[in-house]
Formats: sequence, structure tokens, C-alpha cells
Amino acid sequence: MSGTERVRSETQAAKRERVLHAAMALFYERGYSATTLDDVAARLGVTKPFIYTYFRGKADLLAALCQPTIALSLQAVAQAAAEPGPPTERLRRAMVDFTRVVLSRQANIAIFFREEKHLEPAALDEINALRKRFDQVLSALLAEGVAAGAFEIADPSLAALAIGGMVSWAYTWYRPNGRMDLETMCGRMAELALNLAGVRLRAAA
Amino acid sequence: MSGTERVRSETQAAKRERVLHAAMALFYERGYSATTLDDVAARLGVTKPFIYTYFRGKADLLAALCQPTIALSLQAVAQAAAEPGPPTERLRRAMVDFTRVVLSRQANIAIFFREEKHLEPAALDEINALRKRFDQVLSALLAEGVAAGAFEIADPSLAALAIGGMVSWAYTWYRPNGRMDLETMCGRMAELALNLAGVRLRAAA
DNA sequence: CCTACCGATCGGTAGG
DNA sequence: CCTACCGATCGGTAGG
Repeated sequence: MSGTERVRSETQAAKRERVLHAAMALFYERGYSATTLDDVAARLGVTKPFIYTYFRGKADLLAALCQPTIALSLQAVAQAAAEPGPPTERLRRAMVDFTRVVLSRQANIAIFFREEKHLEPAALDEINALRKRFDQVLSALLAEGVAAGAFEIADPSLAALAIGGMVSWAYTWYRPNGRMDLETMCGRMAELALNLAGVRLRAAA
Repeated sequence: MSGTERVRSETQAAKRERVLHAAMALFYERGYSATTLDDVAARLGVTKPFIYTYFRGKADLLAALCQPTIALSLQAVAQAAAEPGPPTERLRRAMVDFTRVVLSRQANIAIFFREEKHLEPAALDEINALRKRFDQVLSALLAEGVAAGAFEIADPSLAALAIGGMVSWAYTWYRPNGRMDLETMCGRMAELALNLAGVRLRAAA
């Protein structure tokens, strides 16, 4: 309708974003396999070949939905880890920011973990390299905190996987408009991550 | 060959299990959509109609792979929660047993979370009821521990989701024949869960 | 006569 | 950017 008419006047980048948004919604609701490119086109009021102007194919759309979100997850943790300040506050900040990425991009996170097998090998390799760095950065921050006496962790690598999983998993249960707003949830998940890291004292920053 | 010949002499239940095992391996490696029933049959040295003797169709196979594993997860936590003894030891036991289900049935867990969208609505409803009970049982155990002064948890429902996620997530990274054997890993994950629950003292049982 | 299968094929739909 | 269409494939089922 009005959305359809506006598509023509938008910039190339905005049109591309429109396609991505429609694909995100459909892949999230119905799954990748059950969504046809005709479905995506129909939601935009265009036909299938329109999509091929911006993407090489269905799997390219999938990669464009997944890769930037995983990159943002890494960025959130890497930036917080590189800040000055005590390990406890850097970990808290890292977890608040990481949780915000997961919850604000819930559909993208869900799509990645569900549809990983449908990514082209090159795209999956690129994403897995980001995930590996995520675990390394988080693990290094935890080890630093142990060395500083701030955390009690027997195995920082394992704890990094545990913390990453605890937060990532929120894509399966978080409901926007639920009983807790997004920022409150970010703070709560960060607190739980600090517990997991064995932070004994909850001193304010 | 020898496998093929043996299929004839096996009992119905054993044949059904053979089909499930082949489907599990292929769904796990290639994904549900990329696996054809011909692929499953080929791995068993039979043809596709053989599968229809034991299952109503492809989605029925999927449900048979997922449902029992989720049921075992619930059972592990429910049994440990119902035992006598202090909350801390019941939680530890619940987490050791739950982690063992996740790691020993890693493929099934992965398949469920990836392919949820391909389950028939009735099968998904049944599984989601089990998952809901899982969260309720774990949440109740955490609340009991808080009441007994054993745990420090601001929000038992949220902590249950966090703990469940931390352990479930292990399906994404655990490698059998890795640096830690399965039982050691179960103990480690249980320790991390106790940390998450804010257990302050690590008194022996 | 049945159980347990196979060879062949159909309707329907996907990506491109 | 659409209409029209293909090459290929798949789940499910009939007859024997």
C-alpha cells in the first residue's frame, strides 16, 4: 500500500534495508525453509526479481541478517573489555551491552542459531571467526579479573562459554513488552554474569 | 551390507531405533531441510517406504527425536528437586543430571532448537509444555533455596532461565573427546550453576 | 493371506 | 522491475 509506493522513491540503501527487514520478520516467524522469496517480495509489494537487485540469493539474505549482529556482539564485549577501570565494572558493562545486542536484535540472533546450516560455508566461516574472538575476549577479561583477585573462576574459558550461553539463550524466552523492560533486563543479566564469575562483593563503581 | 542384512532380523523396536539414529545423525550434520528421507533410508540400506512403516512422515521422525530428550531433561531436574536433602545439594544433583542429558544427547538437543519450526503444532505444544514445567520446577527449587537461606537470588524465575540457558547452550560448543570428559564437565557446569544461584559457601555434602 | 518391503511415479513447489 | 517460465528436487503413496 503506502509502503509499496514509497519503495520506489527510497535510496538504494533504504530499499536494501526494507528487503532485509521483511526477510528478518518472515525467517523469524516461519523459519528460513518455509519462507519463499515470493513471500518476502509480496510483503514488500514487489516481485521476486526485485530481491535479486540487492542480494545474490536466499542464502545471501540470510548472511546479511546474521553477520552484522554477531559482529555487534563481539564489538560490545571487546569495547567494554578495553576500557579503563576494574575488571568487575568492565565485565558488568560488557554484559549490559552484549545483552542489549541480543535482546534488541532477538530475531537476528534466533535466525542465526536456527539457520546456521543454511549459510554458505564462506559466510559461516566469517561468522565463526567472530564468535571465536568473542569467546577469547571474554575469557581474557575473566582471567584478568581472576589475576586481580576480583573473580573466583576455576576455568575462565569454560566460564566464558557459560556466560555467553546464559545471555545468548535469552533470545529463546525474552518477550518485549514483558514484565521487565529491556534496560532493566540488561542490568539483571549483568548481575547474574557477575555471580557466575564469582564476584564476592557488590561494591558500587 | 552386514548392517543391511541385519535389519531384517531385528525387532520392530530395534528397527525403529535404527531409523531414528540415522535421522539423528543426518539432521544433526546437514540440517532437517537438507536431509531427504531417501538419504535416511540410504544410510540404512533400505528404501524410503521402509521409514513409513514406523513413522507417519518426516515431521514425525523429528518429533520422535526431540520429545524424549526434552522429557529426560525435565525428569532429571524434577527427580533431583524432589529428593530429600538441602537445596544446594538438590540443585547440584539437578544440574549434574541435566547437563548429562544435554551432553549425552547433544545432537537431539541441537536438532530441537534448530528445527523447532518444522515440528507439527501438536508435537511442539507437547514439548513446550514440558519446557514450561522444567522452568517451573527449577524456579521452585531456587525459590526454596532462597527461603532456606542457601541461595542469594533476586528473581528465581529469571535465574532459572539463566541457568537453563547456560547448560542448554553447551550443545553449541561441547565436543566429546575434548579436553574434559563428560562427567567432569557435568560437575563443572553444576558448580557454575551454584555460583549463579549465589551459593556463598561450598560446604561438602 | 499377511508383513515387510521395492521400483516407479505423481502432485506440488522451490530457487532462480 | 514484472511476467513468464525452467530445471531440479522432494515428501508421500500407489501397485505389485
